[in-house]
Amino acid sequence: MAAHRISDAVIRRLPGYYRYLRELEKIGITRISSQELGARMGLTASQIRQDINCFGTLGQQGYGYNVTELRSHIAGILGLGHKYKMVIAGAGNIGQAVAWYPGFSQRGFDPLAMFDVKPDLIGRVIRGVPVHNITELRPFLQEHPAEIGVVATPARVAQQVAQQMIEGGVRAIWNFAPLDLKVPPNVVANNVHLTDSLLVLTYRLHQMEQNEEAADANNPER
Amino acid sequence: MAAHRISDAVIRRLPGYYRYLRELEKIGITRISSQELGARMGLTASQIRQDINCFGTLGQQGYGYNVTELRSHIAGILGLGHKYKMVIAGAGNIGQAVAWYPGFSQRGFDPLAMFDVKPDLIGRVIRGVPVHNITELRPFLQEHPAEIGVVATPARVAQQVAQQMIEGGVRAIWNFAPLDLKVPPNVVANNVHLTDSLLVLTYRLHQMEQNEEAADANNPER
DNA sequence: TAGATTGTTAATCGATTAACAATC
DNA sequence: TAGATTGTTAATCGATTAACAATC
Repeated sequence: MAAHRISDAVIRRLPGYYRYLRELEKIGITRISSQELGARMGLTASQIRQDINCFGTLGQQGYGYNVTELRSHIAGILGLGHKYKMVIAGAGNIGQAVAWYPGFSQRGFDPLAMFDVKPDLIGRVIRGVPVHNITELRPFLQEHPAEIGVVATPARVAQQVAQQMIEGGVRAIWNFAPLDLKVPPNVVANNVHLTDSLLVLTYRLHQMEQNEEAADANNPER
Repeated sequence: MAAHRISDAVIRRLPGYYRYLRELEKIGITRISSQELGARMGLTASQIRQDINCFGTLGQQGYGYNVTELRSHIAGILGLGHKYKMVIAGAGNIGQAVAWYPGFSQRGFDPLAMFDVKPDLIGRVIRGVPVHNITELRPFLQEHPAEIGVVATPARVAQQVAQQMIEGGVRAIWNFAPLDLKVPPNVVANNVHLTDSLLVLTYRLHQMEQNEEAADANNPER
């Protein structure tokens, strides 16, 4: 009875729910209505109820939602609560940021090792995570299976590195190189494209400035 | 005659178009049909024609699109071709990654300075970008106006840092702290939420594994 | 000219919003 | 009980896809 597939639009909102609910817990709020949560998150109450109802009956009429219960249910849906072992290809800034991201280990993400080509990085231990030669990636995975592979290498080698991860048994790839990685159907990939978000920002900045100029032209100062 | 507003869905695809078109240029392809571009990007030909038509008549019947022309037009829409001065709050891994991102300067992004609280970072020059005390952020902006502010600080201080940027005249904020920054209507903000993309990945991984288990249960091995 | 491929309108699909009965 | 708020159905809105005449 595999309930109808959850739409992508909903899934992409889930981490936001998780984030806001944790925040509410932290400031000691124990119950919340769809109305109030919507106001905080910038969504409509209706949308929130629809979203949550994809996953069953989690609220209570006349009361609202229990914050902790809802947060923990969403955590389960997102696959948190598992332990995930990670390997990180590329020990540059992005790789290091991921290795060390605050709250990562707390949420079950366990970076086993980084891999790089730079001789001055290989052999070091950065924030508790050892850096190995990238040539060790494949053999390392043989010894130390990992579910998640982080690709934080130059674009040039990213596909090849991903390939090695997949051969080594990695099932999920979190990619920061600025290209869309190709993966087989039994592997999931998420391409982050940091620069894309910057370009959306410049687009909006640009628009805003043009609108202001237009407004000035219509309302000439004095 | 402000043509109808471009929808968010289209805008979020623009950086992808830009990225793929640059790639095509690089490998020497000079013309492309919506069919072929769609196949590469994983979109339908129809959608590509609809998207591009938001911005006027850029193709030619019976021929397709000129790659360079289309790329350069989209670059213009995205606000590239301008010079953008940036200040970066937080000189940790994310801050440094942004300061140094390959191709950034080439695309007109000019990081003026980073700001941090750590005494061992303040005063250093990292990849050509000086690190100042975060208390200097506001006065620095007085002397050196910047359009874009990057927030790569702990969540705890992010809103306050953004505030100082805005007071200093920053018009666009690229935020990496895991919360949604509040900005006035004459400022644009883009909240990246790196962790969210990881959670979407674990969601999909989790789903895939459950599907496989279900399949195994239906098709018991031997 | 014939073939290719766009620009654009119409049809479909899916996501969001509104409304309200159910119920805590 | 009365008030609040959900779960859920129906209505609306917007985005994607299909289709095809226009035209290079």
